[in-house]
Amino acid sequence: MALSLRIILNEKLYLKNPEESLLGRKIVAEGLRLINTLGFEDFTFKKLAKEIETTEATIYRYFENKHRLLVYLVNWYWTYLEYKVTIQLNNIVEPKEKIKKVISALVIPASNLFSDVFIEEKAVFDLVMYEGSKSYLTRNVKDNNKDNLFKPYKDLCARISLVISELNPKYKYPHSLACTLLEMSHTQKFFKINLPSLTDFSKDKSDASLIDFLEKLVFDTLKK
Amino acid sequence: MALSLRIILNEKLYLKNPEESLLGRKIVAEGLRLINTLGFEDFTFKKLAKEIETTEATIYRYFENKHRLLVYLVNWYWTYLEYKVTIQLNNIVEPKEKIKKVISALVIPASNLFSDVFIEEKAVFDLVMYEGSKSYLTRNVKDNNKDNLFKPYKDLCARISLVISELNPKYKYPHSLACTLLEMSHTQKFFKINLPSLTDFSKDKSDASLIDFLEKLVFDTLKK
DNA sequence: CATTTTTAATAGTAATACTATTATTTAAAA
DNA sequence: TTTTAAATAATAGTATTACTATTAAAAATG
Repeated sequence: MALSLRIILNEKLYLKNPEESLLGRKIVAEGLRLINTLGFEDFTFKKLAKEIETTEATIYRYFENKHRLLVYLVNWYWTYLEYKVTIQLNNIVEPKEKIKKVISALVIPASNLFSDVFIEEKAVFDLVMYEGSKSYLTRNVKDNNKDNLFKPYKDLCARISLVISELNPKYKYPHSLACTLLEMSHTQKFFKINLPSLTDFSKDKSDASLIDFLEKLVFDTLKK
Repeated sequence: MALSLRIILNEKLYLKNPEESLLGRKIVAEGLRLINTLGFEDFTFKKLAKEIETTEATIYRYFENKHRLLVYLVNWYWTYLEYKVTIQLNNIVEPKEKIKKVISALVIPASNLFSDVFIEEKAVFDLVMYEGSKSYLTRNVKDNNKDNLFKPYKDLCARISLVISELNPKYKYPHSLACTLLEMSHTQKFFKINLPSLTDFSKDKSDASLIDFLEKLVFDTLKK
């Protein structure tokens, strides 16, 4: 069975919905690829236009600027992740087991769960790891927040915090802990790859020790 | 008694040591101020030059580009923080007490501890909170790391991890935990100010609950 | 005092981040 | 089927950014 998924994002993210045209989908898919190869700072609409054989001005008709495209992609990931977590938690009753599922969903980018998605999970995972925090580390966070641009992240955080509260209803910081999990699953992975002395993980590909670290952190602080 | 402090930073950070001239110190001090008001993306050397009444080209003689200036300032902060932690840990024997001191040093930017420093702690703290991760979230992290550009951060992380290991020598992830403390002390504070639903802290100025959250996290996971 | 050496300003350039306007295609109404 | 309008994309710009090469002025040294 192939699962179908349609991710609907905040209309304020774009000027024209990129999902509704072939060109729009190309902008998003190739934009993701190009940001990942060049890094967000060196990425420009001009370079993207060349890549997909259109013009800069045309891309501006879809996205106000490259930051909006970044937020679009990052939001896509958080929305996707919340779907994924929801599916993974299906039929699981043990809160402890639920948290384990959440952590592995955060750390391991599964090969595409949904068949009809034109954005690759592995690629957006990398994007979020390298560029994700740049979506909110700006002087207009508050304005962007008023436009609900961070809703997918906040929703995911809230959902994880519910699982946390299930395990220990008296715990005072479920959101902060959920958020720590979200941030650290990316930060520590980034450090493992690029600045390994900031972690205690071996060089191999496996994420076992990162998962162990996060699980221990959560279970210990939630112990009654 | 006024404590004196001389922070010596990696020579690869600058083309000409800004500490050695009045103009250089102005570039650093005003640069910090201007990045904080404009945000790193909108900050330019031209704007800074206007502010301190010099030319863009002159600033380029001190720093290769604005990213190097950012790394310079961020490194200044980590080095300063390591000094601060060292002083705060003086004469303290209880590992648990040491960790408490570390956490409060991370979270609370003290009004300048050292009298002769031309950079304000509160301002660099804000800089690191808003722009800090942009110093390493680039495509040349690895090259920058080879040039030792992240040494102050790694040193601080290593030092905190030693305190962690003192409390529980068997704990397997002292660096990752130290790093989590460092990152979360800034991230959660940023969220408290800008995206409060990602935290569980009240709106007041006090950092008591953030400190409580972090202390609990560390002590619980280090419990034998 | 002459002369290096250091320091800073002038005057550029290629690229970036946009925008206004025009042209072309597609779709709907007459 | 034609006309008209609406949507879409390309052309051609501009102001700003991120630099650099060259020259001029000031300071340090012999």
